[in-house]
Amino acid sequence: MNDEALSVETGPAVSIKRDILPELLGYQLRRAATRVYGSFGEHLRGLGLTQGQFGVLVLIGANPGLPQTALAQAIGSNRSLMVRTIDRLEAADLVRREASPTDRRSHAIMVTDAGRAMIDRLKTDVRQHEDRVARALDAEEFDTLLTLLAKLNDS
Amino acid sequence: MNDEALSVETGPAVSIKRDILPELLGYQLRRAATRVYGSFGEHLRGLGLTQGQFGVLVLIGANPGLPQTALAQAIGSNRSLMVRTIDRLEAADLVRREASPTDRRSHAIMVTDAGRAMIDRLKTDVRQHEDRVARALDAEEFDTLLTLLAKLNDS
DNA sequence: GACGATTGTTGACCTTGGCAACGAAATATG
DNA sequence: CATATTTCGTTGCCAAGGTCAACAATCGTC
Repeated sequence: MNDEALSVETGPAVSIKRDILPELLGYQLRRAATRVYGSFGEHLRGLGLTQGQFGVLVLIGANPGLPQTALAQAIGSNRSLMVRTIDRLEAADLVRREASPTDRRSHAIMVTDAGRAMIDRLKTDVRQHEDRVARALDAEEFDTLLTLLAKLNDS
Repeated sequence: MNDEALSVETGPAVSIKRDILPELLGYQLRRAATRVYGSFGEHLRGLGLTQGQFGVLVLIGANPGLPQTALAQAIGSNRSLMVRTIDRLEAADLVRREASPTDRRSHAIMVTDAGRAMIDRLKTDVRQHEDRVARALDAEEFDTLLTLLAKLNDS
């Protein structure tokens, strides 16, 4: 579940015993992810995007011409989901499905000019947002956190 | 979006440029959360529970008698969502809605005996699971990670 | 050329989350 | 006291993610 981020009910904070939860890496991770992603997610919503679409868009921007299945693999998703995601990005005129020169079954996914502009804009936005979120940590702590997470993720 | 956890398409890993994504705290957090929660989530599914329900169940176990709104606040959710969560926990006979002695509008949420047993079991399971996940880090790193996350979350 | 595998796609179903509304009950205000 | 406002639980609607099964078109291989 998420935590004190979005749509928090109005009213004073309730003092509650959290039992083992705070000791759990999974719990703290999810809270942090919701917190960090939550506010940026609102920003994205204003632009008609979701976090998932943002991730896929960045991936396409950095790897133009890939087929949908490759994109799905890269984010640990599957073909069906990727169809819907690309559908939405295409409807927003951010990406295009082009014919693959080598395989007539597949599509080469490309960013449009609007997509490129959106990516550039969002890269700036997301960095600003990260800086704001990370204010609770000093630069060294932030670095350590990122390193440990990467180590955990890439193991 | 999540990452290389569940429902990964078959086939070899695709080497892909991830651009700024790996530098983003939000991205690494979400990957880690999906990874850590992912496998435990499967375990929970075998027991007919979701991660969210697990969190709420633990909270109720540690704070019996609270109204639904207080629980929702505690996890940063809202009343509507909590209704559905409690519905499911109640259908699984893990919690009960009792009449509040002080407010006839609200319910005092209590764990059943089965709920108590489930909590005890899951506490054991989740600790085992955390140990398994954390093998990529040594004890000190794990501690540092947890501390930094808590600092971030509670700021 | 035939056959099995792969690509994109669709459709069904479920869960989570956001939002708006509602009746019932509590609380505040006159 | 009477009325208005707020709060509690609930319901319904909608978007998005995720899972699964099917399908036609195409590819690769024997």
